Amino acid sequence: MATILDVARAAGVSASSVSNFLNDRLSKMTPATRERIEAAIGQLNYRPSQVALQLKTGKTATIGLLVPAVANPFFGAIAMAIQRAAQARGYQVILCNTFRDPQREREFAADLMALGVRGIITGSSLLNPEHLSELASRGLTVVAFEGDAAAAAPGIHVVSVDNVMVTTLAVDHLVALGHRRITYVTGPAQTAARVARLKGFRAATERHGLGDEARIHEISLPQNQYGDDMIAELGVDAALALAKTSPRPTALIAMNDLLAIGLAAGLREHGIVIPDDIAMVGIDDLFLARLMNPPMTSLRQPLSAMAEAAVDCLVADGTEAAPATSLIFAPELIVRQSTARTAG
Amino acid sequence: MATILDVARAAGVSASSVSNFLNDRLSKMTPATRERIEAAIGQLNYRPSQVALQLKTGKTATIGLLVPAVANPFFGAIAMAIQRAAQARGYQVILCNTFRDPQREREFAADLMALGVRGIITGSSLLNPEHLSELASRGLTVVAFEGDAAAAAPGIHVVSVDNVMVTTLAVDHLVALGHRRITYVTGPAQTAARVARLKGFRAATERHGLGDEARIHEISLPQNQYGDDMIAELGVDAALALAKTSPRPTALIAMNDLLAIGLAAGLREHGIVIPDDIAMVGIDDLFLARLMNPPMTSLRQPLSAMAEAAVDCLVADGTEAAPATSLIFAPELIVRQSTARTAG
DNA sequence: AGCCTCAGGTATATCGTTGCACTAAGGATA
DNA sequence: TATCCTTAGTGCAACGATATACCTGAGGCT
Repeated sequence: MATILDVARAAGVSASSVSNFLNDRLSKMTPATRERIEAAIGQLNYRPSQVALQLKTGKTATIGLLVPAVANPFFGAIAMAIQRAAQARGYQVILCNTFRDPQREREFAADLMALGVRGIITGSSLLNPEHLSELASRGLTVVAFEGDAAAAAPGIHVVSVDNVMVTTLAVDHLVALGHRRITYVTGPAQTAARVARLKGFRAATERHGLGDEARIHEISLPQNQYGDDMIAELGVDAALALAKTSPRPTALIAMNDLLAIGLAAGLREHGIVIPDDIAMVGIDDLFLARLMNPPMTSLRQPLSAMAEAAVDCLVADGTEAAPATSLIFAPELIVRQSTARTAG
Repeated sequence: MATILDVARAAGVSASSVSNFLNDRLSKMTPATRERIEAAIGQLNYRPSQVALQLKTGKTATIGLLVPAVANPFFGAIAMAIQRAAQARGYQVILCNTFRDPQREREFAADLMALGVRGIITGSSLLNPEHLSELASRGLTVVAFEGDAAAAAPGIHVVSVDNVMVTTLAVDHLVALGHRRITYVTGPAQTAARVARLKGFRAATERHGLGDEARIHEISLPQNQYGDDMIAELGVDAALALAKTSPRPTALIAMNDLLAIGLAAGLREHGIVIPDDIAMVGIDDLFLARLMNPPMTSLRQPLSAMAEAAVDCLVADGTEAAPATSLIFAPELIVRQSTARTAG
């Protein structure tokens, strides 16, 4: 790797001049010098060492991304959106799989700080974000990519879809189709998003006066299990229980698409047909939703826009103590055949 | 962030002693001094700056990971396996989505070099890997996580599943069930893996004397389209064409599970039942394979072991010009209900 | 007593940048 | 002609670690 000194020698100038060139202080040199430097850089294939640059300026062009598990297609989609947004701004992304373990999150955060990252984006915030606050107080900019503002701890920026609206739209859609016996299938209220979605479901069903026709079916995740790639399998089991309930719900809303995929597979095993026997709404609108049989209605999060906002939070954080912002995006209902028929 | 000097002051020693402590040169100090340093580190919550360390030693604990798109569950699984293996060895992973664009790959590689990564792992090697060779010749250790040794360019390590064996096992399995009209559905031969899989299919069907009962159905990906998250949709279309062929194949082997998911959805639309009307074998064994209806037979890659081997290639590369290694792993046939019935 | 050894440290140059402080040369001004 | 300003640069001290080379005092040996 060529250094700035190699370039300086090749161009017959000092390292300072090359540095001036690199930092657009072009007024400090004649066009001729400028061209010589440019030529030398091209010739040597020179790229400034980010490491040296970082040590000198204290600023990195690197951000940390914490997700429970990238193997989960939802977090894969998030990781891709964040990386693209970061790249567009000249930033690199360091990937960390936390398995929803606070201890591991803390460990990663310490490593990332030692690496000098500009900030971290966390893809899923546990309900109890004090360990994130702790990071924020140590001077790290933290953006929670999930969970509403209420759940945010001090010093943490929030960029999230409106998780209350997500279930509200789902319920409204189903009620408009004539459904009343609607069951919301969810995992334990461990994350901010899950809590908000549950809240939205409760409020919407109450507003529509569904009474106890609206049900909540909570599936239990194994202890100490991040569960992300087995959520779908748990859905298969949950479908059995749901098939047996009487009266059986006419519509299901799943906490997320992965769970919905499992539910759909389980229902099919019991001869229950979607949408004829039961309607189904997923959440997240993974690319898999439109490949299901039948294609599934789901609530889409504007991931690209959200990713850009999240990265901007970190990049723009030039001003010392930027107040913790909270950006909430509206979800979009994507109607497909899993809710094609009216109830009754 | 506390520096080594802060620690030195707090412990009443010189920075050198703290450095000695950090680098396990314990013989250079009394137990008492050692304890004072330990205490100071704990008190100040000190972590050595990786940046400074890197500038000084020239070695980073960072590797670059190039994948076409992490949103693709297969590459999501790879990314997770690599990150875990890297973490176990104290390394960080920088994530890059290349969209299978050689130009973008080159750009990423340049950025990664400037960052001083220890090496890069590329999740999918284009057929023409000369741009990777170029990187290797510039002193970057490159590991191709796909593609067999033959396709490897000079200076590139290969860690891959045996892609010839993948289709060989698939064909053997189907033939053992009595199938003869077997069609291999694949995308264009753009990657080393695809080429090897095709080769395996051809050789195996020839060995079994299937003649022109063995067919190859090539789907075309849109130009300049990395295609990874639309492969499944193309599978839906391909299913239409396959449903119409006469005589219709009794078994399909899909280039990968994502394509298989699309094929399954398309076949279902045309009333063709798996496995009664047609058998199906996927490749990769994504977690989705066992959630399909019916659960799909697929060929599993030992991703964890492969990821560990790939990371080891980079980490162990202490010796100057380590010869380019080639590690090929055996796939495992996972039989499920999509091939549950015997043919005929 | 004089010399050596060795344990237990410390001083310092260095990695590749940056950016402030400085300066040499030339031109304008008084 | 002396002074000042501007232009087009250069010199140097950092940033936070490392490691080599150096130092120093205590004890052992002759």
